[in-house]
Amino acid sequence: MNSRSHPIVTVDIVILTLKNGSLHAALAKRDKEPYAECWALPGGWVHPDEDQDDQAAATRILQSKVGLKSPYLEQLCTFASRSRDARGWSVSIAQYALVPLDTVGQVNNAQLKWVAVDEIRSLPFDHMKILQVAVDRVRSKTLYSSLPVHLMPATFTLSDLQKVYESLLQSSLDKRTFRRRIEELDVVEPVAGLMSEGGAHRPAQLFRVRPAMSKKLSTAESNLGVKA
Amino acid sequence: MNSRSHPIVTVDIVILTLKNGSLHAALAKRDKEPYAECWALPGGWVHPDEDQDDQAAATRILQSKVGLKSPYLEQLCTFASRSRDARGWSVSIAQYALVPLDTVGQVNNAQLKWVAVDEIRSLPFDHMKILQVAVDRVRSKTLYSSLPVHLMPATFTLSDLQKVYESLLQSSLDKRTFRRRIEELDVVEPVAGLMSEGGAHRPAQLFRVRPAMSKKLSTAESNLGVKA
DNA sequence: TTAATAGTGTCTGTCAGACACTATGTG
DNA sequence: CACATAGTGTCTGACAGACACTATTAA
Repeated sequence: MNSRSHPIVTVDIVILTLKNGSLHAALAKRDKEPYAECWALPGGWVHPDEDQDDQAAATRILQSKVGLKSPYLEQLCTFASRSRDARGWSVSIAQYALVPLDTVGQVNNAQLKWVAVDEIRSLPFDHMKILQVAVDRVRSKTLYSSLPVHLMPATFTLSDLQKVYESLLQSSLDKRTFRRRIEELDVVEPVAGLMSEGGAHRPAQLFRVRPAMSKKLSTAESNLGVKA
Repeated sequence: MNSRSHPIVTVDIVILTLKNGSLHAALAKRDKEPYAECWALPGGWVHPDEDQDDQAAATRILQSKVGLKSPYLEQLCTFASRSRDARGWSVSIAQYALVPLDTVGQVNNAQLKWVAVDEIRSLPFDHMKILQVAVDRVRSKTLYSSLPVHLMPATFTLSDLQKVYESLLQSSLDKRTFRRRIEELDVVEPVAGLMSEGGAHRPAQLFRVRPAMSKKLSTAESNLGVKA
């Protein structure tokens, strides 16, 4: 049994956040061949000695390459073929992570940059495809689930949350319907305290993700209030 | 770079069909250690020399181990960890296949058996978990998509199709609502010809899956007619 | 007061579920 | 004819979308 009979196994992570109202992905500068010095999805080999499972491998890579600790992380899809990597038959267990708005500021160095997903034109390997699947998945889940709460900072108003949904869906939502849904989903709870620093207007109730929900996901049976 | 740094990569397939109104999975008798002679999900190693990608590996295994040609096949999830296989760090790219009712008769030998999924109590490795995820996925997709058409024979009546949906959902559906949905999904088309051999009643229109849909999947925005 | 956003009350068109009714075959 | 299943017409309660109205702050 030589190593050629064992494919290469890697983990690639699509790290998403919302900056200036548009979805951004983290790209890392590759330090090795192939595609050395190119920007690509953060990823790396599975380390059988260190990693318990694929999620642990992703967590290690998030920590060491991007400096992120325990964001929302979920398996996306696995890309496995002979042709996706010139080095040979390879497997990429792709995952996606959602990062709160306020974490991004802390994550920035020469090896990492955030790029609006609509402006990414090409990436090494099949990373464009992986990115596309991740973005589609997140946008699709936004239609009927509470997934986007994982893009929010520790506390936020319902209007903030609605703006995030609207950015992801690229369409405006009805306030009344949106709030009905969020209440049904039962994933956020009010925090004692009000916001104010916005300016000359009524302050809004602050909310936070229910602690039990911070790693879970709530889904509704029907749409949010997408306007006609 | 020794082979220990490369995990084992396998493909496991949950092959599902509907027998006597209940969901059955195909189990294969293992011919090698570990768990030799035990019943498990059909699967095998990826063969880098033969297989183009994970789906090709699954197709090869379906053909050689089960004798099935090109059923509906979709990637399910990937199970990767140090502990799932005693031989070492391993990756299973799990897939699920849906097989029409009338194909099952042709698929039967000493190395293969069909077991109602509710009666499967234990399986080797983490195959119980894989089976569970597959069954949940199929039942969940049944709620809002045309996935179950891939369990149907070449031609069928709408009443037949409704019974399949009802079996999968384990609840009764309203005829009117069901037919409205199926029409909206636009995945089946009438075939010239009527059924009759049932007995003393009006014959029904026969339908078939639209050719373009035979490998695709149509999804609705709302539920089928699940009764209260 | 005005401006601006937060939050709620409520109308209406649409449609899922319900169910009755007609249609068409066999015996 | 009776009986069984196929297939359709149509009512109704629920609810998504729409939108107006009130609430509450700063300037």
